[in-house]
Amino acid sequence: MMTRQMAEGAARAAGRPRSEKAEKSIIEATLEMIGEGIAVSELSIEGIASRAGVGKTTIYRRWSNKEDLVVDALATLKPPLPPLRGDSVRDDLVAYLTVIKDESRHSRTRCIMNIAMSDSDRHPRLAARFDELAIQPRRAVMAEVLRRGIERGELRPDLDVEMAMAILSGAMLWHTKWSHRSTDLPDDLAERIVDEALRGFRPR
Amino acid sequence: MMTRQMAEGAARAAGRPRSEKAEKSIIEATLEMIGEGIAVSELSIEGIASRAGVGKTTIYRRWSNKEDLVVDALATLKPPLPPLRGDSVRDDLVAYLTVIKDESRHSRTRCIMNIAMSDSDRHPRLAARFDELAIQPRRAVMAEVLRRGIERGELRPDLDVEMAMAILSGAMLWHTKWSHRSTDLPDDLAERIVDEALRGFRPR
DNA sequence: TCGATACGCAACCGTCGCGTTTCATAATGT
DNA sequence: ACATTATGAAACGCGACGGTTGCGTATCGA
Repeated sequence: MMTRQMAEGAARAAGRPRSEKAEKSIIEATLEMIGEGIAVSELSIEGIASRAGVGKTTIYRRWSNKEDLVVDALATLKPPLPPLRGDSVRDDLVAYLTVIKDESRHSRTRCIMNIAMSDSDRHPRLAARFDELAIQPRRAVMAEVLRRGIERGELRPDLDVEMAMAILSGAMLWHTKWSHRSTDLPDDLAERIVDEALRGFRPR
Repeated sequence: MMTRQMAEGAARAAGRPRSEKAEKSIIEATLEMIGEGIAVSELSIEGIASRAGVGKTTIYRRWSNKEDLVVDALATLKPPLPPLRGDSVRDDLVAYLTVIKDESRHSRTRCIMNIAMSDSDRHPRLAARFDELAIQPRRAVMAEVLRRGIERGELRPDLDVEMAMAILSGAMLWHTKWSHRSTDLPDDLAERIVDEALRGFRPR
C-alpha cells in the first residue's frame, strides 16, 4: 500500500513496539468523525488525536498527512455484501437494493458516500480507494445477478446491463439523496423500484 | 428574505449609496470559488474579498456571516430550464436529460451539486434554498411532461410518476456521479436512458 | 459647502490547526 | 541493568482566518 510510514513488516525489533491499540483507536476515531459528517478538509489531526486519546506524535509517526490516514481508515471498511442466491432476479435485486436502502439510514454510510461523491475531485486517491473497495465489488455482484437473469430467460437477451444497473442503483440513489429531506423512505421502496424497472427489462 | 443587513428598501437615503458593482463582484467571486470545488466550510471571507477586489468591510457590511452570503449567492442562480414542447414524451425527456448531462460537464454545476448533496446536513438553510431554486422547478417540469404523456396515452395510466422521475433522473445522476471517472459521457446517453426506461413506462 | 455614508486598505487581536520538538515515562530486547 | 524505541502531554513557531477598527478618499443628498 505504501501509505504507511516504514516499519511495516521490516526487520527492526528493538525498543518498545508500537501500540496496536493506539492504531486502532486512531482509525476508529477517524471513521467516527467522518461518520458524523465532518468533511475531510475539516478533519483535524488534533481532533482525531484528542478523540482517540493519543498524542499527535503517535499519529505523525504512522501517517505523514491527513489524506494518508483517511485512505487507510477507509481501507478498513469491508462493506458486507448481501448474500444473494434467491430464486429469481427480482428477489436478488430487491434484497440488494434493500441493503443499500438500509445502509443509507446509518449516518456513517451516508457521510462516507458524501465524501466519495464530493471530495472525489479534490482527493483522487481517496476516491479511487473508495471506488475499489465499495463501488466495484457491488457493481460486479449486481452485474452478475442481471447476467444470470438473462441466461435464465427472465430478462431480455439484449438488455444493456450497464444501463440496467444505472437505472436500478440510480433510482435508489435518487431517493436516498433527495427525498431524504426529513421524511423516511418507504419500506417497500426496493420492491417498487425493482418492479417498475423490471417491467422494461423482461422479455416481451 | 432577511438575510441581508438592514438598509434594504427602507427609508434612509443619506450619504454615499452602496456600490452595486461591489455587490456583484462579491457574489460572483463566491460563485466562482464554489464552482472551483471549494466547499462552503473552506470558503474564507478574506479569500472572497481578495478575489472580488473589495475590502472585508464591504462584505461584512452586507452579510453578517458566510452562510448568509452563500445563500444569497445561490439565490442569484436561475438555472435555465429547457423549453420542452416536443411532439412526444420521448423527445421532451431526451431534451430534458440532455440538458442535465451537458450541465454536469461544467464544473460550476457539478460543484454546486456537490454542495447541495453533501453540505445539506450541515447547512439546512442552504440546502432548502437550493432545493427550492433548482430541484423543485425541475421536478415540476418533468412531472408535467410525464403527466401529459399519460393523458396522451403514450404512458401507462397507472404509471407511478414519482418513481418514473426517480428512475430517469437517477440513471443520469448515476452516470454523472460514478462514471465520471476520467471518461466522458456518451453523446447518446440521454436517448439510451429514456429508451430503456420508457420500455416499461408505455402501455402494454 | 457640509454632513453622512460607502469605499479599499492595512493593521489589529484572538483562535485554530499544522507539523515539530522536548520531556518524563513505559515497554521491549539483550 | 541497559540501550532502544514508543507513548501521551505540553509547548513551540508559523500561517490562515475571523471579525473589528481606523485611515484617507469617494460619492451621495441637502
